[in-house]
Amino acid sequence: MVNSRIIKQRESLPIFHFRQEIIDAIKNENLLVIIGETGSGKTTQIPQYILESFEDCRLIGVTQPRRIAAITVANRVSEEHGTRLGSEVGYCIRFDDCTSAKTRLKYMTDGVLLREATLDPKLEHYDVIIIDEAHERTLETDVLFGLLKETHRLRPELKILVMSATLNVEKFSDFFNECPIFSIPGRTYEVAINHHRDAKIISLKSTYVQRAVDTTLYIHTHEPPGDILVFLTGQNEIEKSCRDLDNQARELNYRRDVQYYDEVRNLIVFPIYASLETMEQKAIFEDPPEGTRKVVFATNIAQTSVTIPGIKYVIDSGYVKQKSYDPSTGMDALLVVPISQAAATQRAGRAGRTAPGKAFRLYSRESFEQLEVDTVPEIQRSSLLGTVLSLKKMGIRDILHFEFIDPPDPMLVKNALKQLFLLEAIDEQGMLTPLGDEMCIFPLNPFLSRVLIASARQFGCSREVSTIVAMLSVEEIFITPRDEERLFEADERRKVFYHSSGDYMTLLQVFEGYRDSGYDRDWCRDRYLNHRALSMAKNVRDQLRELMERHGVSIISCRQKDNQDGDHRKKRSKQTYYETKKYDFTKILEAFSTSYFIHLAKRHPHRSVFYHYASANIHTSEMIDSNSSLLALHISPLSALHPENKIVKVDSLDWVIYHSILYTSKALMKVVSKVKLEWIEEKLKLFKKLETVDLGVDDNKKDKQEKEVDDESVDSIGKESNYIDEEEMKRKKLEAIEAARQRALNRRSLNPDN
DNA sequence: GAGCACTGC
Repeated sequence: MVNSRIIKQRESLPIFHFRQEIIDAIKNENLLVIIGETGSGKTTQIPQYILESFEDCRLIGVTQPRRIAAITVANRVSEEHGTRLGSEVGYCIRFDDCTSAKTRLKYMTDGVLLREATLDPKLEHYDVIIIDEAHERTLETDVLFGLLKETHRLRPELKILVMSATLNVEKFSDFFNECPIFSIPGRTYEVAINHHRDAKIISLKSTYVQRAVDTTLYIHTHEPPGDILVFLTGQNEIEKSCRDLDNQARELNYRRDVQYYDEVRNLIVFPIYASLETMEQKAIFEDPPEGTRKVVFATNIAQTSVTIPGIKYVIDSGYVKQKSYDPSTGMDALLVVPISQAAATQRAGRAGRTAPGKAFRLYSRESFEQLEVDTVPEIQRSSLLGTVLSLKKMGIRDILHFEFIDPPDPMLVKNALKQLFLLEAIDEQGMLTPLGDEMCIFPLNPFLSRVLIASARQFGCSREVSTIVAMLSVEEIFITPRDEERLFEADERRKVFYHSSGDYMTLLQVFEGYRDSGYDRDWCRDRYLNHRALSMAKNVRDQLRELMERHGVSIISCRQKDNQDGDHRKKRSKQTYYETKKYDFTKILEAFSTSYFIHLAKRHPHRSVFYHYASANIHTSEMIDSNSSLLALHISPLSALHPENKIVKVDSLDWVIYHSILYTSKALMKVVSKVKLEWIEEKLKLFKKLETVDLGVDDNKKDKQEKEVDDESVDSIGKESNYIDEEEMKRKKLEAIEAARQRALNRRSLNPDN
């Protein structure tokens, strides 16, 4: 039963005063936007108001961008509602469906709802859909917006609520037929913003780390007690800042240097970023000891995902490390770029959660005003491969004209269609093929779905491939420590797992070692393996195998009948963990080649760099096809095939396939394997075919013209040798990335979407 | 040869 304490608490929330108005608004409107700042209680209360006053409402779905939020909110609400979690109020995230036939209020991640929509585009089970945290503009949220607008046409009685924290929500209202906006006051404190007097943000790029440390020290010596949160961009600079600040703070003479020395006599410094091994440690989330000031150097993780209590001062570098996909090269670039005004406001807000605070921006007010108003939404800087496949599965034919709230560059859509054609998921007219339909079974990147199906149907190795595919679906497996001694040790320990064919097999060997250890955390720690990632991989593998069984995708092993099964461990060399003739690993690599022929690369004749090999000139062994084929690709230092790891001779590397490329200061191929060209030659014909099909998009003509221009310009530079000077390419690449970014930004500012 | 922001099915 609900006790009076809970009732009191609920009634003390600012939102309670608007209860009846909110209920009336929802009664009257089927499309509604609700603004409510953090702490208003909108996420927990509004769904309950609906539950309490709409008795014939069957099911309310509330989406969250993050799993942890879905769980904690559902917990809280089921308690307030006086029912057991999973009965009337539940949650659903990947690997954990905590709902039942009784459930009327379901918190879930936006990814779960999107996946449900591929099975049931009209979302018939729901009477109310609430998209929460809409301002975060995740890829999934944006796709749901487009779908829900269509659903509203088909099922106008479905109630659709969009909840957001920012004030710039006219856009949401405009998109949903200019629906009403309901605003709820928040419960945050005043944050005084201090801009740097004159520092231009652009000139800050090389100095913000040093300035951030200096500013932290300034606050420590001149401002009253209160913890400090510093926004930087990545692991390296965060670790460096922690060291620098620690050293400088040690030099302080508190009585002489520190203005509030009666209350501030010490400093404690923490790093926080997602890949931090010790993130679960509590100290960072606890109040520091009496007289000690806590400083946290953080990535963007502290902007939305993680809340550190007690922060009174925020220092904002003005920069963020952001991923963006370039369809012309198929590469993800991970670059440090200035943040948006919206992000700066959000960062500052972190100082006012529990009391009034102060924000120090390392850039001037003028610079702030020149920042983009909003962050470019994820959908405009991601590969749309999986999204386009899902939309096709839902029966949406014309994806180029799908109603996105902020449409992605048509290049992104066309690029996805081309890749889906190469994967044989769509046909020449852009229609979903039976294979494409089957690929939608798996919650995987379409490249990997295709490989998994091929491994079952053609190559008889789906047991092993399901493991490798799971390993490829999780975060980085290998831990790289910061201090040199441990770094060396980690490098050594990793070598045990390396397989001479490359990293797909290496990943299999890592997982098997993990399995044989009994999924042991200490086993991982001793080998510098990320236990969190490996246990996630186990979950994914189990889920994939369940889906395979359910959908008649057979699970077959390519393990060879080895006579003395127990013996292979004795026979293993010092260098490798398992490498024996245990598996017919060429089958596995052939299976991967069914997708990754698209990522075929050839080595430079004399060096250990590679070039993407486009099919058009495969028979002339010319490297020139388009810009993308000329960028020098480097093997990741973590790869078994990296020359320094001495698993293979560089000369023996000829053709490789890579799983992905990340561009930071240069293009790095991650997860690389040796292949034989004969496995792939047949598939390369698809590239030729690609030039003659329109995939349901009738403007291939224009594309071809653009392509010819590219060819010419490249050809004139590269006549001498088939290779372009690497520095030159690097510069061109950076220009291209910057130009693409500018295009994305311009499109947004020219097109405010009225 | 020296790396990788953050999520999610």
